[in-house]
Amino acid sequence: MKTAEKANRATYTIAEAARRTGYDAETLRYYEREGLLRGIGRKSTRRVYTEENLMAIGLVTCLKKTGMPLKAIKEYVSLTARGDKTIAKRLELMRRHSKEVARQLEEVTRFKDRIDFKVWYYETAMREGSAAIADMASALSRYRRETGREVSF
Amino acid sequence: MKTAEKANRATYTIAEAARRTGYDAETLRYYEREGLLRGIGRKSTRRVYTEENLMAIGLVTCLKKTGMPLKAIKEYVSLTARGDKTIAKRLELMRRHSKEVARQLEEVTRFKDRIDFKVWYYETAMREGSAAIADMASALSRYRRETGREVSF
DNA sequence: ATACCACTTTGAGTTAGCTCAAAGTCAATA
DNA sequence: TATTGACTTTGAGCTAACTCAAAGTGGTAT
Repeated sequence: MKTAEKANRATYTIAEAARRTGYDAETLRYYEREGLLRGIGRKSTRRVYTEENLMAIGLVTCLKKTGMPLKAIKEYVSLTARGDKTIAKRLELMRRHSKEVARQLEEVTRFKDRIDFKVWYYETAMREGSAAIADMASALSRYRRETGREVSF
Repeated sequence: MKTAEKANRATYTIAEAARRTGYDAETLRYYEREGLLRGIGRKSTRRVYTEENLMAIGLVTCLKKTGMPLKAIKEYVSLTARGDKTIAKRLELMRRHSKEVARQLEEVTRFKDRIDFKVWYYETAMREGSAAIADMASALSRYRRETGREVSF
């Protein structure tokens, strides 16, 4: 498929890649130095980013935003570079990470409940004066009654 | 209520407070120095932690784990110390933070979908060989068909 | 009473993840 | 052809959030 191939041959300077990915150009160079990005081509000395490179950057973003340290991302990337024989390891790694992210989502959800209780608490204090809900235990049970929501401490 | 009061008078050394909160004793001292914790008492020169202090530490944990920088937590804590006249500001702050956490939860959920696609991809590559699903576009539509899940890039 | 060890303070060091500076190179535009 | 300005490299600097070291103090177990 000549056209499909050609359609994918769009390339970008580091400034364009930076704009498209939301990173600073310095950060893209840094990621490459650190081994988080591989196979970035050059035109003379300058970096040339392909669509595939941008996808790879997107995956780095995904892993980073879900809390994976750059060091671990680097290990994953180097597994990828070692080809098909590392697929089992990559599967293992992604499964572990998925579980970790699930754990994290649950935790943050619980913490958000607590923050939303605080919001309710301050709203009520604004309306009724802070003396009216000074007792935490009864504030909590009133919150459950009025909002139907749970909070755990 | 003498009994209830007494039940709440349990106190802890920094080592006990550290164990109970999951922090290092050094970190608790650091948080106090930085203004994230106030009103920690002393017995002679040593820190004495009350149940209320532990609750305050729990709130710090909640804000920190939901991505609030220590600097912002410190501002919140200093609002609290300024009493009832800062309730409107605290409400504002908590509302903003709750929204930010909601945004974050959505984002991480989307990223998790992408990670779970990777898991499926590697599982399939293990079963069928990586050549069988090398084409991303068809891998994606097959994923949707087989799992009923969506992925966005 | 004495030894021990967790505690205190001040101040320096560490790690992750960028971010900037300086000096030089190359491609596009006037 | 000269200028502009985005690019290159190496290497230093920065911020957040701890973490440790050194020297000294005080509460508790033997």
